[in-house]
Amino acid sequence: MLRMSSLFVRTLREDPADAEVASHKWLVRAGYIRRAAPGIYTWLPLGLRVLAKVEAVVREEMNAAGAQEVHFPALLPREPYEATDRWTEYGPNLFRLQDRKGNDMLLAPTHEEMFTLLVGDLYSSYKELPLTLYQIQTKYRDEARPRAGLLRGREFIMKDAYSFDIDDAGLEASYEAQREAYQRIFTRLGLEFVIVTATSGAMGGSRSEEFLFPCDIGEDTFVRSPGGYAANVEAVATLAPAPLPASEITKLPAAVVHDTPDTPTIESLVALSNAEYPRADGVAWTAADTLKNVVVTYEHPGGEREVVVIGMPGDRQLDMKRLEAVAFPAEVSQATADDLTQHPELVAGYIGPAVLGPNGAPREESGRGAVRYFLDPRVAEGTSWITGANEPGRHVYGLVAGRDFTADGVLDVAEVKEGDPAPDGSGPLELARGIEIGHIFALGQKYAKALDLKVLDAGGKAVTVTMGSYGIGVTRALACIAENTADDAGLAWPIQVAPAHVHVVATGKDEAVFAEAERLAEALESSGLEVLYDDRPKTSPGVKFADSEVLGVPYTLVVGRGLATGVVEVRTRATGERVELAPDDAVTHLVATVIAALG
RNA sequence: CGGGAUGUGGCGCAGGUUGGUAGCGCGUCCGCUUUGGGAGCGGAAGGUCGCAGGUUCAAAUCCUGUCAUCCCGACCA
Repeated sequence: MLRMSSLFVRTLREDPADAEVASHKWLVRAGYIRRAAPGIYTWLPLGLRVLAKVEAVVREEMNAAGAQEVHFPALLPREPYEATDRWTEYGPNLFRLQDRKGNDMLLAPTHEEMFTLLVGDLYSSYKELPLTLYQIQTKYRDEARPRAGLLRGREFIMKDAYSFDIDDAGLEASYEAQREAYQRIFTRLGLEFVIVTATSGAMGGSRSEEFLFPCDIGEDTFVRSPGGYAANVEAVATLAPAPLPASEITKLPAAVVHDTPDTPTIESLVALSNAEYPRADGVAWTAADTLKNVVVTYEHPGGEREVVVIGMPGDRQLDMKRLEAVAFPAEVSQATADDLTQHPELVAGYIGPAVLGPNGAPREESGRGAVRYFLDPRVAEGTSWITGANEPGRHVYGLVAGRDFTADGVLDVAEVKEGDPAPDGSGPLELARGIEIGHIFALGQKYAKALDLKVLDAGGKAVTVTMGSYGIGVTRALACIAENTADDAGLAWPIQVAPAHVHVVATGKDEAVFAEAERLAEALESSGLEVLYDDRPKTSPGVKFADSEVLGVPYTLVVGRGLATGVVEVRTRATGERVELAPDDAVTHLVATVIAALG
């Protein structure tokens, strides 16, 4: 039994100055965690109890899904990460250090390499597969800006699992098993979730899905349609119009260049076009009729800087996050004035396809080709555009994609807007925000190849293993639960993860009250419930009630003045509901309620 | 890395422009009273005012530098 008189906890009466979001604020105020350094937290007894319960749910479902638990060091040598290039690809987010001999080491941000090497060490036959291993481990990422308490820390606890299969069908089955386990885990934790298709980013691989907890303070934007399509906004595929047949394209009017003075922006161009060069059919030009060419730079891992132009309809903004997702491992940024100076053919405000990509002339001095040019999928073959003519104050009208210009490829990186059609035809997209609590990847052979993980198949031939990787942010999920359930008075844990099931509060100074509270607390405990007993002798009722609300134990049993008339009070934290019962009935009621709620 | 803000007992803050022996609330400790919604009275402990230089008879306060933290953005399996 936890006794408030000796429990190592201090509730705070005021909000900590550095806490913005509810989970951060209340976890600190309730004495569950303390900040040790930016993005790094100490776990106090009550917090640890909740953490252990969240971990237990994860562990049970992993074991049930056939995964076996192991535990790697958090402190690792550089070499394996060198082999997969992540020593450099991970960039400044990797916590690096050296041992006394000067050897490079790191605090692991994730453990693909180590799992791959371990399996390679011990296994060598297809007969030993499939295999799924997992661990619940502290991870380290030197985030540029940790924030929101546990939601984005530099040290956090993650469950990471890795599957090893001989072929794609096996990987598919392993992936599916983890996917189902994730749904059970988040359901048991009482966390609403949305499964969205995602990009695989630094992890590599093919298929990837995120589990998002929908939440206004979430840092991830995702879309969903009434028909069930859901994707991270970075992974939304744009529905491209069907290309026009060549026979139709030739019938389109020829492009013509017009003077368009002082039209460096899309708005000014549309206004001038409607005034000076109205459409033949009388319909007004809109920004969607213009093709704007956005200049960005790629910083390649080797340090090489490249200017790239992306063409998209003028009513769209470039979404940097979407671009980053596809540009990886190159880092992207907006082009500077200096970048433009390096490319005199790029006339700010009047850039057109004629000087870009396959349409542009090779640049003699450098020997390289023209600036690479990519197009939004909406700029399909046969679509006609108003776009820059590559000299100040001039635009070209009726320039047809596929006839008058081509590009180096398609880049689907324009912003996704509310109401855009879902790519699978399942209706208009709705935008929402969420917190990533899980992410599953069908990695394929990226790590197995880099680290030479092979087994012998039935024919005695060495084949590369195919892998999946599956993460859950355990501490982040805990914070999401707090975020989801906290109210104006404090935390309000679901019974599955609460630090105790019942908070027994003895009020007053009457020794009979304390004796009865003690008896009831013991009765609850002997029935298998976890009890937090507020036995502090000289603490006023107001303090005890406020503390019980801040701490957020699901049920409170108040033993106090009602005892004189033979009743105690049972309160439900989440709903505020209160009922008065005879003491022994209260115990019976609580035991039944808690056991039922725990399933 | 850009923009903004802040560093003063355990926590939350005032003081700073006008330099003159560091203050309030909460918390903690002792005593008495109180006990169903963060009690009252009395007493006490606890801070070299982020750090380093400088100006001055004198610096929390003015000057220079530096470090750190938080928020927005950039970044972010």
